[in-house]
Amino acid sequence: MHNYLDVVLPIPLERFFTYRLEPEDVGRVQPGMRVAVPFGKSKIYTAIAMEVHDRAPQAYDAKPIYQILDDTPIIGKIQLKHWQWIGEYYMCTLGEVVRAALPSAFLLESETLILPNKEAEVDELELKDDEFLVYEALRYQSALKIEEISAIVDKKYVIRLVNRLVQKGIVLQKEELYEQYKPKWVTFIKLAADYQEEHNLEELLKELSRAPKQIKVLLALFQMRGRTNKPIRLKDLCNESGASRAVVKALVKKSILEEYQLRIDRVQFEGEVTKPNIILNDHQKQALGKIQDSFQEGKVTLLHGVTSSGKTEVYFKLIEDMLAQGKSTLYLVPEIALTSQLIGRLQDHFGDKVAVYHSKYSIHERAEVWNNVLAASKKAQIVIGARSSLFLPFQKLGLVLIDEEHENSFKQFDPAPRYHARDAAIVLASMHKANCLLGSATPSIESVENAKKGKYGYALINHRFGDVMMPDIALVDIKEATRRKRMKGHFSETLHDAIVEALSEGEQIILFQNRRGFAPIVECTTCGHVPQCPNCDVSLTYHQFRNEMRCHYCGYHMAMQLSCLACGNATLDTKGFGTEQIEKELHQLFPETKVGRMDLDTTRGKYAYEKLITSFEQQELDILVGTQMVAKGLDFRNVSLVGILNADTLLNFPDYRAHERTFQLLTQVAGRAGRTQKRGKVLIQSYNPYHQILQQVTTYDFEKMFEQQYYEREQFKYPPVVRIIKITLKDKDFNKLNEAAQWFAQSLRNVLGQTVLGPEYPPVSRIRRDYLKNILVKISRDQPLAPTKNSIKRIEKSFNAISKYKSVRLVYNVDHI
DNA sequence: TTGACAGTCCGG
DNA sequence: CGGACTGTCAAC
Repeated sequence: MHNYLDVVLPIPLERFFTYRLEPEDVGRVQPGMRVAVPFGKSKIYTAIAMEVHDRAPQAYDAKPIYQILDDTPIIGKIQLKHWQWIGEYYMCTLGEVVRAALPSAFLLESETLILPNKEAEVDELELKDDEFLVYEALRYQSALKIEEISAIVDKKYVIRLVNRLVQKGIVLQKEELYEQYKPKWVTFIKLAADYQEEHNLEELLKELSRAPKQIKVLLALFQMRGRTNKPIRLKDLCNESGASRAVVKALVKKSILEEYQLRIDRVQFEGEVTKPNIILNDHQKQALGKIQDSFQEGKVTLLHGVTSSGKTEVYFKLIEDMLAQGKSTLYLVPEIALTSQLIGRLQDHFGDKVAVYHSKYSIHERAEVWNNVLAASKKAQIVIGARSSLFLPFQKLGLVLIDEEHENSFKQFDPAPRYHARDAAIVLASMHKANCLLGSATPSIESVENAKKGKYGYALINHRFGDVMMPDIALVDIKEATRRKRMKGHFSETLHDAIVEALSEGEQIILFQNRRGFAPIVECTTCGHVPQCPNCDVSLTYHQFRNEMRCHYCGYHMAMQLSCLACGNATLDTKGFGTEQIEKELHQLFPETKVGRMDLDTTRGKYAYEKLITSFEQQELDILVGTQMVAKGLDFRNVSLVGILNADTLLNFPDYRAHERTFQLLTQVAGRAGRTQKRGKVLIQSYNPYHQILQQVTTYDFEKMFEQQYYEREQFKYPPVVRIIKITLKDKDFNKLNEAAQWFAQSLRNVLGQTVLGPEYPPVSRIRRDYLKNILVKISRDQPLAPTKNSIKRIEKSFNAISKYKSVRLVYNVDHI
């Protein structure tokens, strides 16, 4: 009898856990279904069933499962295989992948509730102060959560207190399992069957002559029925008639109207297909042909199309092909929040076949998309989403599109799984035998290399749509301008004049500064003291808007000081500048002009970003200042000028990818200028205008950039020439960390030799009170990864056996960017 | 990840 | 010595 079940728990533990199936549950569980299981002393977790078998565990008694949560699997076979691949490749547990992959609404967890014991006879005088507080509280509330008790007695650790109360028989403990996802039901209204006929109606209206509000409701209902044959919502009927729910309910009571409930998706597309046809120009057609040919050969294909060359239309054609074959498409974008324009275009063309999946959606909305994809519903034939959408339960996946393929936000940093969505999506496509297209105006070095070696197919679109000219990019030497005192704040005369000109023509401007806040450093000019974050090794950034200093790593903040905290002199000055300061300077330089700012601080709400975009689109704003958000995929017709205030902050980033990234970012921002017939203008301010990367940006010389960067990667052994596994060690104790990192690196070197670098401090060597040290392991491309990973895992085991290093935490980052 | 238990630190 | 808190280990 197959009465044992191996499950994966959504926690960072490598092993499967074996549970017993009760006789009535045998045969009801399949791999990919969720089961609720008791784990540890009291908790109940959601686990994923992996295998049903009859091998009774030898060393322990298996506990029975608590509940089967699904009737059919919610995770497919290919999907599970893919998740296992992610766990192995990125060196994390399957449980961690599960936690990242499933919408949290599917991961029920139990919560301990404390209830009063009604039968207990309590001698209040016997109770200690904190015990009495809990006892008192339970006389007014039927149940308390652990955190609530924590708050009541104002203590962090209350488990012992609770145990004492349980032992005395004053309270009871209960584990409550919450189903977090509830389908949404909406009330609809229709006319009762008796009144469907005309003559009954006339009588009815007469009868109701003394209830004018009820008549109003009925008339509204008729009007609505005349407009549409869709079901009529109670809420809409109330709005339309101006009557309250009570009036409608009264009609229901008289059996004139009937109420009924329907299950409704929380996310619904209610617009219409407004752009059914796509017409490609010759360049696009050629690229499409090449892509299709290379798909025939079963190759991943790179579409390299300059900014506004119309890559999206090519994608749309490919999606249409898939729809015709009855297959679905996954459309991955780097940050979905930044793609409202794209989603709009998809819906204009494909209507309600488009499903959107990202982290700003509520857990319910995400659960619904999951169910629609699982059911291969028409509503989810095209899924557009950020990296987590590659975990969805695709049924007949035919095409994976990865737009802005070069973006490094595809790589997840924290927490595990630290996966690269582009690479994981390529693997996903191959497991599904689906086509895979990477698209970018500035492809990554590694993808271009793959194309050059013939591993990937390649298609190029070198012309902008409608043969609009590429913008004219010019460099401005601010070192020279500063020396000659030709600067107005952070604006060179050249940039200033260009802004004046664009404004006078009624055109819009985008300004780019890759740093938020007002100034990254506040310094006392008397003693040189710079306020630092107490938890991290960084100086605090001044945010003028909230008049405070903030740490961008841990969120620590304090009110802005009037005088220096070290010497007391009121001689504080700021160094460097961020978007906030540019915004302020613009107000001073151009008081009449309306300026908008787009950065992490102004786009926090669910629709804040959309609002900013819309008001810029409708030309309510003249100038948009922003961080790299303004570089991504925005499409504004009236922008003629793009200004980059300081390109050096990008170039000087301490990272082997800094140059590649600068080229990509600047080219992308530049592409925002001049999307219509008039040639756009781009001004890049820099202290170092002769830097080769800046020269390559101005001449659109992608080839040269690639060659030079590739040469450097070969020289210094960086990806894509080698693979990198970054191992980060963290500890609150500085000396212990150093010792442990030294030990770990030495052990690695003993096994792997000179391909081990470090340990070294990262640029920010302390974050949230933890000291950090990195070790890099470089693995040449022709060498398999598995043995190296196994060596690392073995060393980790011996490391964990050393008791003094127990508190040191290890983080693996495979293919670290 | 959670919870229990042992060990440590601190004030009285 | 008790309470608060940290370190360590096992979980099926």
